Amino acid sequence: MTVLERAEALCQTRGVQLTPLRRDVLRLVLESEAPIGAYALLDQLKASRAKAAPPTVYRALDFLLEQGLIHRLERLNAFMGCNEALEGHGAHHDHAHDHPHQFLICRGCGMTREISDHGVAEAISAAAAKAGFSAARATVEIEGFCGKCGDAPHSA
Amino acid sequence: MTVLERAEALCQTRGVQLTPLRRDVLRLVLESEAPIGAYALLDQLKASRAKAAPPTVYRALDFLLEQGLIHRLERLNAFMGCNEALEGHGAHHDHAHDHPHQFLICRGCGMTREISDHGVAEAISAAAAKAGFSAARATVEIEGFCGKCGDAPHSA
DNA sequence: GCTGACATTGTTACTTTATAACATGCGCGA
DNA sequence: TCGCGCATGTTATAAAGTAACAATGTCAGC
Repeated sequence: MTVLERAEALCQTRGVQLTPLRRDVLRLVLESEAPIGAYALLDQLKASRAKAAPPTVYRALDFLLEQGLIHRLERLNAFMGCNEALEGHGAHHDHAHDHPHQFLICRGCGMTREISDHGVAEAISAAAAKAGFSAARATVEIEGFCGKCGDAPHSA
Repeated sequence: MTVLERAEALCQTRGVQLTPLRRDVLRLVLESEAPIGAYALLDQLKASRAKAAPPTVYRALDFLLEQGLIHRLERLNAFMGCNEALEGHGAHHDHAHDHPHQFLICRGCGMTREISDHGVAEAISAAAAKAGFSAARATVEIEGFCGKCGDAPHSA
């Protein structure tokens, strides 16, 4: 079962439509190595759909975000696929909406990885509670160096 | 000692200039209840400096960010003062640059608060390390409801 | 005093990111 | 077949941020 098939199945379950346009946008996001910006997507989309305009891609992205199929990286103004929803680990397909997650963004190579760390989620809830605040969701974007780039940031 | 005086002192220590322009921008950021956007600042700045243009305010903001006097909220494209640097708690003035911090953003009233929770910082480092990643800094923006808005999000 | 280096601000124009508002097309049930 | 809801097309514009160069100011060293 491919990633796109999984997305298709998920949408059917939920009674929403993964239309060809949305599917194309999702595919382009997934094909990109690093997180990709809306206008870069738009450029690629124009290859197959000359009529594409900013709202075309933004509406598709909004849909995919709502369905939890992609995430937005706030620091980068860019998008990437959601592991949780698409890589199919475990049975928990259905709360792919809005699961706690964090991003690791490499300063060296730009590689960005989603993790889903329980400890971080707990620490955040606890810290919020301590401040009399009830946490609903959190944006966590961690910058640093990945294994490849980490030990020798500039070839040293 | 007022907050602005503290900022002044900090800049002198570091051998950088808190010019009138930068001081004005800092004051406006601090006066704002909620985080404030660059163009809202620009509008206010124009009251006293008719010549102000986007670069005017962005350059001042860049300076204040570098000095750790303000923070940027990625989700909001907005800025707010840095507690750690400006509220003068404890002797640790000098690493006001780049201290680990998190934001609590209220969905009800927009109030945003900075905290500096050790547990969160640790959990983040640990989670990154577990993924073979070395964390340098992290953007943590927690959405939810503050004490006032929390128990009764819409007056219920 | 002059001069050259550097930091700051002014000025114009532009890029990138995102949304508003209204029109069009399409499928499906009453 | 009418109308309704949803998706997309289309045009225009808003919001956020930056590039590039000019002008001004300050101050050290001659």
